Amino acid sequence: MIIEEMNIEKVVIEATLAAVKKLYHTDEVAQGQIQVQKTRKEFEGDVTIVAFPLLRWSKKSPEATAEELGAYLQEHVEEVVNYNVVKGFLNLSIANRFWLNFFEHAMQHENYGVASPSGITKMVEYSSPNTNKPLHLGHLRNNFLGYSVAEILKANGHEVVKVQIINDRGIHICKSMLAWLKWGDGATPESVGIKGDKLVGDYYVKFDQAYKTEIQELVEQKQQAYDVLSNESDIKALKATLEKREKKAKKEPLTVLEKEQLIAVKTIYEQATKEAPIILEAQDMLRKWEAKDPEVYQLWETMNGWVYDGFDVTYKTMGVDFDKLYYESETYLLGKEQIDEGLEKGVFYQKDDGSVWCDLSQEKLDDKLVLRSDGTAVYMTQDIGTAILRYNDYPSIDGITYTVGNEQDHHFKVLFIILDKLGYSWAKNCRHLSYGMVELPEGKMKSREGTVVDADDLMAEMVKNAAETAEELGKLEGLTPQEKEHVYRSIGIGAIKYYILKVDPERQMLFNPKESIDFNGNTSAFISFTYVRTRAILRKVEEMELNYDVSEVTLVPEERELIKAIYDFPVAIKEAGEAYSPAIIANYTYELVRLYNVFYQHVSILKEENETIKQFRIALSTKTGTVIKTAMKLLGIDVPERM
RNA sequence: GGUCGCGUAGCUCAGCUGGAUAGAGCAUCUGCCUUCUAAGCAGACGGUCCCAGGUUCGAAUCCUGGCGCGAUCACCA
Repeated sequence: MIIEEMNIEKVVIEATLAAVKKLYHTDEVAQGQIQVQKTRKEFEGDVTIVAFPLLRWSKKSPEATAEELGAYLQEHVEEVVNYNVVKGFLNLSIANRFWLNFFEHAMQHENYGVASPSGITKMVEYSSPNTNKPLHLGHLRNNFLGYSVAEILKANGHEVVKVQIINDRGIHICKSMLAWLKWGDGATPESVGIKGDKLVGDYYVKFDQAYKTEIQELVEQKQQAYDVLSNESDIKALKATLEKREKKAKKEPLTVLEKEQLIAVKTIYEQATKEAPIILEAQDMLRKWEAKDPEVYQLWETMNGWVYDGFDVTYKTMGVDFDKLYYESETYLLGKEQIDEGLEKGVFYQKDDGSVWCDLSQEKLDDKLVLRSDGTAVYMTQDIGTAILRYNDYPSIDGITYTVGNEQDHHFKVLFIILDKLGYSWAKNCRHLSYGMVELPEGKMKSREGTVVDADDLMAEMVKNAAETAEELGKLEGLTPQEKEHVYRSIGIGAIKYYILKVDPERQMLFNPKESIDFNGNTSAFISFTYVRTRAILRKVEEMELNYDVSEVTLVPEERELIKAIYDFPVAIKEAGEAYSPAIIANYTYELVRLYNVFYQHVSILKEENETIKQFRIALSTKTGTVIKTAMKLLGIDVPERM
């Protein structure tokens, strides 16, 4: 609300508008044509007006125009106390009185920066894991992003419903189930003492290994049928070689032999992939599941239960939660109904083999499969059902935001088009919050190569690291072990959250373990440390009265800059909300904290002799701390009181 | 091949609704703890903003065309 009450940019724009109209006798000029920006720090002033766009009315040089406007503004606008002109830039100095009044306002609002209620409810989906393996680094980015965006939307005054869709059905979970039946020997998380999600993940890996072996055996049998392959001793190596050659085929065309071999190899691998007994078994299991075969169904419930228990632990460590969970097993049937309706409406068409498709030629996209020929649901089927179910559950929501990696950009583009074709007007309010892949210094994470960074392991590592550093510095003496543990956790988990969230979501990012545990520079620890400083000062002040007369305070540059940074907080919240980008909050917070440290280092607070100024500085320090805490909360990070 | 995204300092990233001399952190080097928490501050070093055109008073930012990297176009999810 302060942003509306005390907006210096708005005051300046309106006054400049009036000035142009009056000085140059025109009514043509519109508000959008007045360009106002923050004055760069190498120049004197707070707010800068760019004169160039106004020259068409002034018909004078940029300098002369700026000069005239400056004189006018100084005379007519109370807040403008001085100005200077550099080239075509008019730099205005805003009165200390304004900044101090603003600060007084901010002090009076506990929730400073948070917008008043908008009456709008938004839904944010994130996490949405498969139930066949544990969460990894990629899920961390997803969860941190989704949770933070939800918090940011709340700070923009919206109600938010946090949801996820749990992909609890499908061939992937059948694979784990089958492997467990074959080789599990009745193992449970309790009996072997590992987290449920990890146990189920292990059997998924076992399935995959067995599957690969079967494929290879089949391929070796099949190769005899092809003359061009029958003499190959290492068909796998040949496949790799040929695929590489294929990529370079533009530069060095394939030989006749290579071409023939390539076709043959592709054919036999494709066949083997489809014919391997174990995958046929898994597919059979999926059909049984859809038919609600009691044995299969019960095993499915048991193993999913293990996974959920494991996920709960991980979510708790991450510090994320959900208002409502959706399960694919409960939504895919609704999706199927929609396919039937869509067929009647002519939105979809059916091929001879029974599969159902959506014609997207108008959108210049390839047609999309929405139901398999055997009648089972695909990803798209259930997503259609889920979206509709959500709108049935929450009719008043204004759009669903899907936090999903950018490898699914196409999927969501198509999903929204299909929902629109089906006649759901809300489809246009849906948004895919797409984010780039997280890479490691050695490249992409590959489960095959064992380079997948497990979410639990990583978070534990970060907490451990925070503990070691804290121990070394020895500033936590006097705290109980529980209190210490709490501090370690908030620093460790905060570090990884901040490291991930400070990067623009759209960008692919590099996760460098060495750098992420660094506690200097643009990191969560640096920010937390600064908050701790503000708290340390407050702790030393017994019964802070904070009665100072604003009119007696004069501002030093460090204080001015700090107040200006606090002034920017609501703007950052607004921008982050519009862009769905926690990175904007992260970078804002870093800047605020940097300025506080400059202030802290150059200005004494508690040792200041003038009581009024001392009180004011304590207040400034406290308010900065509150803003830091609020901002970090928007990133899902809890700052510690001591560290 | 079509579509989408990205390309800024040695490294990781800001800046991108067009504005002044392109900013941080890490790394390297130099100062500052008898003074409110040095997980800090101050400074030095470091740039053809991928390339080429175009629009503009003004382009890292907008447009076109290249180049490079990634993703996607599955009866996988």
